[in-house]
Amino acid sequence: MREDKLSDQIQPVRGMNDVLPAEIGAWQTIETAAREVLEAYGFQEIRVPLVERTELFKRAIGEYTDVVEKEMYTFVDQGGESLTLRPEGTAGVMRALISNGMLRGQRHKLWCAGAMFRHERPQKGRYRQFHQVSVEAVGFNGPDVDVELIALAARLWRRLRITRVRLEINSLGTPQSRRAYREQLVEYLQAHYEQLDADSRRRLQGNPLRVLDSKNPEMRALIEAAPVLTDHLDPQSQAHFEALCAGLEALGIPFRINPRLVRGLDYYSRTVFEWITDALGAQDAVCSGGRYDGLIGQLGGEATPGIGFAMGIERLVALMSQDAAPAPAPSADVYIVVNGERAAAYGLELAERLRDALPDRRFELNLGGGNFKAQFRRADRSGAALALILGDDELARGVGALKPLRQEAGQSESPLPDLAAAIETALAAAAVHT
RNA sequence: GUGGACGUAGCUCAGCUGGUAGAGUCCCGGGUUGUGAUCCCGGUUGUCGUGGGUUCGAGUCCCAUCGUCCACCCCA
Repeated sequence: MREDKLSDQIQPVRGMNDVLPAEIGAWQTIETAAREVLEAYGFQEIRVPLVERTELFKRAIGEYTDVVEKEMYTFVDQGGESLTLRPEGTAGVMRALISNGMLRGQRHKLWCAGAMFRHERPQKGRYRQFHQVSVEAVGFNGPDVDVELIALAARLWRRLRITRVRLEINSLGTPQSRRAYREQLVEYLQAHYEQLDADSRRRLQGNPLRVLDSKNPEMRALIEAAPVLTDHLDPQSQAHFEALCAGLEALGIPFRINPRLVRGLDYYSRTVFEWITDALGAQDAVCSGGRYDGLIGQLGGEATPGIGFAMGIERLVALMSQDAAPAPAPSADVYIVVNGERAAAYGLELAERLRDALPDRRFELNLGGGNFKAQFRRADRSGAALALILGDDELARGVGALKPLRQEAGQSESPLPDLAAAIETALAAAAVHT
């Protein structure tokens, strides 16, 4: 590497992508739809810092999870404090509720959108800076909120015409019942230790529940014979889970119970769910979440139940562009072609006047000169329906010429003072033809 | 962190068993001294990712390195 050479290009940071104008349409479609659906369900936006004290994530996500152990962007600031770029959204939002004294006997339905950071090897649908919309409902015991949150997501998919997703749910029970189950599972796995592959042996040490997630076909028989989590739920969790299933059925939302669905973060309890797709390669989770009844207490707040989920914007964008990439919106309604020095100078002034008169129309003035041929080529590429032609000739006669670009129709002229009205008429006529 | 494939013009790519680079597209100009997608003519564009090695000679072979993609792990 010749880092000393000034002429060398500066490379972007690995796993951190630019969202270019050609793809921004899909992002805006998703963001707008998400905001509108969330508001329709009574959720309010909250914005929290991208950086938090490292301790917050260690305590919330769990010290021995992959995220905390090896994926966090952590640094020591000038004051000597260990800070971390947020790897997920829930912890920061819960911290904000505690810091601002918003918990006592109160309930909150919140959403938060923005960038998250995880230091992993980039892959299809997985980046070091990625974007989520995360949704949190705090102060509700459920299972009614559980059902409503899932219905909200289902509505968003319908709205975005996303069809290649399916819902999987499970219950992790309470920390107590999970602990009891875990002991049984560890006992079972240790009894069959010779049959475990290397991955599973490692997981047995760290997070035994994840052994059940193994993709190794040779492990299948062993896994299927293992004790099942949902058979070991405490009675309340069992009732909660049954009510959740009944609620989803009542709303006609198809789901599959996946007893091996175990979320990667420690803070989940009872309900967990995941919307997965077969269209995105190895990264199949598009949206996932669950209940975190113990989290707020764990962070030093007054014990309050909560549930939430996060959806990955990059993955939704990828999913949507598989069917039909939304065409980028035309940048202009009217492209103003100017010829001659006087016209070029007058063009600036006229464009401003027209923007005053027709604030909802998009005017693009030809900038930087160019001959007629070039200017018309730019007008065509801008997607504008109409070209407004201003030459010294028109200027001398006090008129502007209007030429429809999207259909075969004659060019017309209008006196400069009447241009705004003439443009409206011409645009309306052009719209009829498209 | 591990494995595989790949880095040649702004973009998409060709370049056979080594003989110092080519197409399409884009952009610009002209054909029409004032009219866009099409057509015709002309023009610009490269430290062949980077560093080193083998060779008379390397885009081509070897090593290293950086990057991209995909997969493992894990996850949105």
